[in-house]
Amino acid sequence: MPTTGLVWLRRDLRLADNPALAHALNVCERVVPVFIDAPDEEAPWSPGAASRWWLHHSLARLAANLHALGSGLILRQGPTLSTLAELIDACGATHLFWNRLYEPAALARDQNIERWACERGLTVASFNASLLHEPWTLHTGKGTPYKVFTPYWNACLKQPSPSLPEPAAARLPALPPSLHSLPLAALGLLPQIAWNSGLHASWAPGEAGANAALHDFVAEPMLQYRSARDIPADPGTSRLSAHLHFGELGPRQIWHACLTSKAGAEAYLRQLYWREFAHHLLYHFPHSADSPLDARFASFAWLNDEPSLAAWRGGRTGIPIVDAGMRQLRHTGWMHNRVRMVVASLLTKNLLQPWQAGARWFWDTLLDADLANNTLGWQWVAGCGADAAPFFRIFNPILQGERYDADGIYVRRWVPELARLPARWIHRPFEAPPDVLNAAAVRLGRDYPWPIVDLKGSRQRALAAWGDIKGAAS
DNA sequence: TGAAATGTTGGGGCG
DNA sequence: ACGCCCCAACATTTC
Repeated sequence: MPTTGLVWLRRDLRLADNPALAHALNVCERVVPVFIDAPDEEAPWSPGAASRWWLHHSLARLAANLHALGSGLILRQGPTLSTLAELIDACGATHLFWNRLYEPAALARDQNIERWACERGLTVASFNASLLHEPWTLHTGKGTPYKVFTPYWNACLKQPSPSLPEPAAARLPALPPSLHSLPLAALGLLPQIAWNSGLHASWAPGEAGANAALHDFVAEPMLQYRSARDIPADPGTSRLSAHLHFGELGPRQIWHACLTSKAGAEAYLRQLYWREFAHHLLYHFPHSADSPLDARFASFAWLNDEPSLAAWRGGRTGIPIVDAGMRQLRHTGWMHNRVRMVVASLLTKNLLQPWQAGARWFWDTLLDADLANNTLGWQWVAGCGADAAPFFRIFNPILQGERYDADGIYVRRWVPELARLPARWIHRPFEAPPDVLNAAAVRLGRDYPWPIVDLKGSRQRALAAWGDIKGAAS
């Protein structure tokens, strides 16, 4: 019987720079790549519909790539532990390898599986495929986790440089004939309703698509990243987030690709380190996905107003840059980061809705939904997280629109009923003269809503509420 | 990885 | 010609 190892794939859906796979190929004669769909095991943060759409296509690409190298991908549905046990029995595996995850539910599940596998006498090892620095390797001088980005970043830069990513193997051993895979369709990852028609036009899930996106970004947009990244109508960002979430690409590969091509790399890599910081925080503060890191916000009087939430989700707030962002999210499963901050600020500060409600909607609709990043982003905007925005920093969505979408290109693209308004009024149709509205065929309250909130008054309300918290005892 | 309120300055219209 | 006022434009402070 040849030495057989399972490589339990999760969110490391690539062949290059995959240390669990590489290690298995080193120590085993037969290597069995396995993916087990078990969304319940990630509850209460089971992947949403958009994320599962991406996963379907990423798995399809991965299976094809494995097949082309002489192997294949064994697909199963959970529960994970009994499924692994069955696979191990079926092929006589003695080794089990995986690349680590860092979310609280996955950590607990994986520890349980590691204990079980050790008790069974299997050789078990896990590896780092998705972070530049393991969360437990960095701490402040006092031995505590970092809670401020800049010192965290400085500490990262003092660490040894990320190792060079290993290329994919040229050839893989064949799968044992005793194993069969479920057909991909049996996992039921694709949505029942056909809202996903727009996704194919925008995205190419899979390792090849990820590397093409990285290559394209580094060749051109990265050179102007510092300024272009804030313009939502421009292709100035990397758009690698979903590829990164599913591990079609790892941060080591990005790090090396950026540094070998110099210009613009620093500003972009800083963003990559925000992702690292988010994982550091979620690892050390596992409750923060659901509860504010700043305990003073535990009793904050959020409004929980369903009509406000519905208008925000649906892109019907009457504030063009916000509605454009929310509709881009619905149609493409993605939103530009500048606009994510603006829509989150409106929801939490102006509408006083709980950041958790916004985080949940992003979780369900983003292709790149990632618990660490989502948690950091929402707590940052709401002012209750680590290194959060000062409470008095409240975005004015009109000014943000006029500053970063001066010509209204982004609004016109996603809010077509406003497309005929001149740039002067595109971000404030509610202040436009009647003849301007008539000429643009915009009837407020019919073709496009009046604003659901008074920005000036709600800003004052938020300042007062956050000011109270600031004075409260922690 | 703000915005608004408040303060200051300097050019130009105008009595 | 001179001083007064207005108000951009910019800087500083405050939330």
